[in-house]
Amino acid sequence: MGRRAIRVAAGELEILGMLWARGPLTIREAHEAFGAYGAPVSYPTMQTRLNRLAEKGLVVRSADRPARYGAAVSREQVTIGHLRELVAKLGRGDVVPLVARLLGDRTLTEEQIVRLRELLEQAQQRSESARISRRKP
Amino acid sequence: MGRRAIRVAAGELEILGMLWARGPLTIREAHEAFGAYGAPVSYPTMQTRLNRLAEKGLVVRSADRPARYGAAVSREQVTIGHLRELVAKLGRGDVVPLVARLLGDRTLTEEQIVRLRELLEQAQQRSESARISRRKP
DNA sequence: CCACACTTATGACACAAGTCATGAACACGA
DNA sequence: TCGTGTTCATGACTTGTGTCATAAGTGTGG
Repeated sequence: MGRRAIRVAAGELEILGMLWARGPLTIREAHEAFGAYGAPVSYPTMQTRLNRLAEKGLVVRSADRPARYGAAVSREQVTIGHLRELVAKLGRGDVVPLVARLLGDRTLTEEQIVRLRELLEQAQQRSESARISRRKP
Repeated sequence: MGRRAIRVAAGELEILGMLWARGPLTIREAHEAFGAYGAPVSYPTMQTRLNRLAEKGLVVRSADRPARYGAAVSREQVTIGHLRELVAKLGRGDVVPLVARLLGDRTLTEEQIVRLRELLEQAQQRSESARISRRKP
């Protein structure tokens, strides 16, 4: 998997968020739909923002006319990129402080608790396998 | 607790990270210590970066000479500020996807697993209290 | 075929953040 | 007091991102 971690500016993230949610859009469609993802901007501004993202390879622009712009990076890549930065700079390399703030800053539903328990279970599995295989390499 | 959520640029976070770790520093001390927190910069650059942060109120500058610059916001405030943005823009409002990437991107130690289990336990407590008090208000 | 509406390109400005050279201000020992 | 080393201020330039007006291109219905 050639998924490198990626970081983008806050405004760029708004655009990507829209493209992940709605799939490839023309400039016009993006311009009209953007209200749900960030502060509305003029049509040429949306054009520029999409084109700048395309220059960087973060979105792809189709050849047909009107061109459609679609996300070229996955939500996962970008999520990992940002989280690594936060773990390093705000958690001093440790995930625990981050998870503490993540859980402590809001009230969770039962559903979320169940999911989180599963995630922790899986992480423990992997952690144990890693320790075993390290013991007898 | 008047702790508002705060977001800062990546480079500003490097400075704050140093000040959180070492406490208030003079420009010279900051300049010399910075190698451990970001790419080394010239003395005047460090001066400008600290002063810009001070203008924004993110660090405080002492009156004595040589002046000491100390963080004026807590690591927690900034952590929460950044995490809220990620939850909204990358987790679609849900913490679970973020925690999934956080745990899935690395191998955890036993110690970390224990801590995380405690955090989840606490979160569950709060979640249950919230539901009970909502049932009979 | 051509005018109009839609699409795309160009170019310009703004602002935040980073970078640093250089000169002014200061403070202390000789 | 004076000079020298430290500290601080000033001002200039760069880059990335955001913002948009307006010009150029394109395709279609009349």
